[in-house]
Amino acid sequence: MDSQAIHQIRHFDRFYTQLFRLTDKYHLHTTLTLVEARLLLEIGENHRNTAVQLTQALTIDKGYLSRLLTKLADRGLLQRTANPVDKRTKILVLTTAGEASLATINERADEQVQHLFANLTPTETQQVLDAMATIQAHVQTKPTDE
Amino acid sequence: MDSQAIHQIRHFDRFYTQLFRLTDKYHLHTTLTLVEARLLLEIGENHRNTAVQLTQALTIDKGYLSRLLTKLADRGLLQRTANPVDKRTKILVLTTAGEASLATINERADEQVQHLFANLTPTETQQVLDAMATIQAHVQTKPTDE
DNA sequence: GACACTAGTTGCTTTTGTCAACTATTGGAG
DNA sequence: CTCCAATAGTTGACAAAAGCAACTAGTGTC
Repeated sequence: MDSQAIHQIRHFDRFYTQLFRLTDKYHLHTTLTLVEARLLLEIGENHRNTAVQLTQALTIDKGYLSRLLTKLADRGLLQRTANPVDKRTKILVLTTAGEASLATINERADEQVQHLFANLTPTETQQVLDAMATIQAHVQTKPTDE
Repeated sequence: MDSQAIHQIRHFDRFYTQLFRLTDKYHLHTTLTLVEARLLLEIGENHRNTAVQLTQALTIDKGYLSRLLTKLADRGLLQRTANPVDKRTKILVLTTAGEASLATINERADEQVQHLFANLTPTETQQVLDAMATIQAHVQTKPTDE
């Protein structure tokens, strides 16, 4: 891989991260931070229902996570119930309020995406989608077995 | 734009950010944080030579920035000299040590990219590059004039 | 039944980032 | 030329985010 290619990729990366930092940073849901939103998503949609799974999925410290979860529980978005099978763990489930929050988060995220691509023609949009698919197809996420 | 498309885009976004978070986070340069690295890059390569320009480029608080810059200056990576033209501002220049740091940062980043795309054939690589170009061409970064 | 191991909590610390107040300077309006 | 609003940068105080290590309780294995 020549340095020209590398340069292009890094350029794209800067472009991309900046682009999405803008949308990312601001109010997906006024009261939730990014991590918190991410947690709701992982619990509610990706069915990670224990803390360990979450630390792995988001690679965050378990102490930090523990606090985040209590915060969410305090706000009534989340329930931690005992697990009869393994009493060390607790099963995480979104409350209906939590589901609702997650729903609005998703709405906002959708809106932002929509806004970002607002002035594209359908064909252009399709080209972008294809491009994204290409990238995903080629660059597979290996666990980077360092 | 239909919800299917939105869904695809958000999926790509999750994929992408996760992918690069992995490479990103770890040791670009053992002693510098991401922001600091980014600062060196902006100053050394993109020729932003005043603090204001940096706050705009990286959208970070000017107080925070000020401290970051003094830290870099203390480490001898950066020099802040008076600007005769506008005495309110200070001109930022990398020292040779700073240039050196920047160089190694770039090397590391290049390595990471290379590693990430290591097992692609030249044609596949080209496809990825084209895909990235397509995305950049279509999705322009507007200042999101909210 | 002893022991190494895992899940989660808690206290403590550091890092990161924000906000507001302040100084020095600039540039424009009258 | 003088006032004054605006700008660049610094500093203090503080809040939020994140990390580390020690601890408890439970698990599974030998």
